[in-house]
Amino acid sequence: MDDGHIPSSSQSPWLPFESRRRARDEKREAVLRTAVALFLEQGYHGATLNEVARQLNITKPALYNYFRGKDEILYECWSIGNELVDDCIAETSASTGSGLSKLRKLIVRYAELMTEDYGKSLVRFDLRDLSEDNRKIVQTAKRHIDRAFRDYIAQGVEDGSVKPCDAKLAAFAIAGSLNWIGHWFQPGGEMTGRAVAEEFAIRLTEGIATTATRKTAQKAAVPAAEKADKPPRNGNAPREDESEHHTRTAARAAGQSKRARGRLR
Amino acid sequence: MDDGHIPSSSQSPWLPFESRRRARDEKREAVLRTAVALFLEQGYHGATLNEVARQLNITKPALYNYFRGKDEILYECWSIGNELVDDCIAETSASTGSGLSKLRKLIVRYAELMTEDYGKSLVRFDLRDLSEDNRKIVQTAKRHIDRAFRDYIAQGVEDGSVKPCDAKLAAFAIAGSLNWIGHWFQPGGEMTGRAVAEEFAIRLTEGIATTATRKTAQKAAVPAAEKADKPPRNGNAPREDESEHHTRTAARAAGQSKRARGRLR
DNA sequence: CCCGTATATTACCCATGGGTAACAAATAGT
DNA sequence: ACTATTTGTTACCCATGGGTAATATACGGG
Repeated sequence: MDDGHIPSSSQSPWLPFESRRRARDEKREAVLRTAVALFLEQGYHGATLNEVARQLNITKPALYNYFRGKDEILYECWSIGNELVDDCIAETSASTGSGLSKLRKLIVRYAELMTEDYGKSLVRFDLRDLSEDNRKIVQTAKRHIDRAFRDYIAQGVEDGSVKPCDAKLAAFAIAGSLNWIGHWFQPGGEMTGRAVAEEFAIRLTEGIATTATRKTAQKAAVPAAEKADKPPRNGNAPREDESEHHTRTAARAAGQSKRARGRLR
Repeated sequence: MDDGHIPSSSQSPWLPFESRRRARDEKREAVLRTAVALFLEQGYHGATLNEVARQLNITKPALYNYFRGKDEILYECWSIGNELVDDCIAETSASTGSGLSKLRKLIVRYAELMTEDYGKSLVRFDLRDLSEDNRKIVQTAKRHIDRAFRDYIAQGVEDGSVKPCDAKLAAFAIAGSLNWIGHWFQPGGEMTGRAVAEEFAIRLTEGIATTATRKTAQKAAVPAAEKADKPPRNGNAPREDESEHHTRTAARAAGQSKRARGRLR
C-alpha cells in the first residue's frame, strides 16, 4: 500500500526540500497534469485529492490555493483538452483543400489527441461531475466539435470529394471511432499515437470518399479536388517531441485563456 | 426536490398497497431495470440506492434481499447486456454467408443493442466500480466481443468479401462507432434504434467491402459470396415490440444464468 | 530588521450514502 | 391456527473524502 511511487523528480516542482519557488502557473499546470493522469487511471470518483497532493509532495489544502474544488480541477483538465481541439479545428479550417482533405486533416489531429491525457479527458470524463455552469460550457463546446466534422463532410459532398451521405450520421460514426481511441489506446503498445491517427484517417474516410485511397488494388487517379491534399508536410519528422509538445501547449493554455484563476479571495 | 416522479404503475411490482406477491425474479429484474436506467441517467456515483428503492416503492435495505451491494447491481446490469451481446454473436456465428455478411449482421444487432439501456450499460459503466472478480469477468467478455468482430473481418478478407486490412484496427474503428451510439442515442429522436443500426451497418462496412453497397451511383453487381446476405428478414415488421422484447429477454436472463442469487445467508 | 503577502501545514468539520442490526408483517406449509 | 421463512421496515453505524479554519513558514520590499 505504501509503495510510495515518488514522482520522478523532473515531474513535481515541489521537491521535498529544495528551492520550491516556481511560478504559480507552473504549479497550477503540475496539479492538472497529475490530476488528469490520476483521474484517467482511477476514475474521477476513485481518485482523491489527497492522492493528487501526495504525488506532488504537498497536502490537500494546498490545492485550494489554485482551485476552488475538485470539480473545478476536472473542468480545467477538460478545458485544456478542449483548447487543443479548438486549435486543431482552427488550423484545419484555415487550410485550403477539398472537404475530404480537411476532414482527413482533422481526423489525424483529433485522433492523435485522443492518445494523450488531455485529449482523453474530453471523452472519458462525465459531464455530470461538473458544476451547472461548466457543464453548459462543455456541452456547447461539444456541439462545436461536432459541427466541424459535419461541416467538412457537407463541404466535401458539395465539392464532390465526398459521396452524398447523411452528414450527421457520418459525423457520429467518425467521431465515435475517434473518441473510442481515448478508451483503448495505451502508450507503449504496438503502434504510436500518430500511426493510429494516420491509419484511422484513411480507414474512416474510405467509405465516403469518392476516390480510392489505398495502395491496394486500384491505383486511384487523383481527382481535381484532391490536388491540395498533402503538401510534403514535415515528411518523417524527428518524431516524439511529445514531452515538449505537452509543456508548450500547457504553458500557452495557462498563460492566456479565460479560465478561472483560483483563490480570488 | 420532492417532485415525486412515481413510476408509472405498470413498472413496479411493489404497488403501494396492493397484492405485492410477485415472483422473486420479477422483483430482481424490476430492481435492475430501475437501476440501469438511473445509473445511465445520473451516473453510477450520482445515483443512490435510496433513489433506486424509492422509485420502486420500497426502502433501501429491501434491495439487500436481492443483491449483496451496489456494485453487484452494477455488475448484474452489465451482465444482462452481455448476455444479449452473446446472443447476437451466437446467432451471427451460426448463420451462413460471407465474412462481410456476418460482420454486417453483427453490426446491425449490436448497434440496436446500443440504443437500449442494457446495451448502453456495456459501454457507459466504469470497470473500476466493479469488484476485482467481476472486473476480470467483464474484461474477458470484452475480449470475446472484440474477437468476434476481428474474426468476421479476417474471415471476410479470406473469402474475398472484405478488402485486405488490419483486422485489429478495423475492428476497433467499427466497434468504436458502435459503442459511441450508446453515448449519444436518445430514444425519441429523429431516428429509431433500428434505423440507426441499419444505416451504420452500411456506413461502417462501406470502406472495407470489396463491393459497393449503396443505391447511389454504381449498381453493385452482387457477388457470389453475398447471395445469402439478406433473406427477406421480417420486411417491415410491426415495429416497436420493444417493451415485450425487454421483458422477454430479461426474463430469460434471470431464469438461467449463473449470476449470484443474492442473500445466500 | 520588520511586515505584508503568498503558500503550505496541521487539525478539524461534516454531509453523504453504502451497509447492517433488530424487528415487523406478510406468506406458505402442515 | 401455529410456525418457519421470506421480505419488508425503522433506526442506526461509520468510513470516506471534500472542504475549511487557524496557524506556521518562506520571501520580497522598504
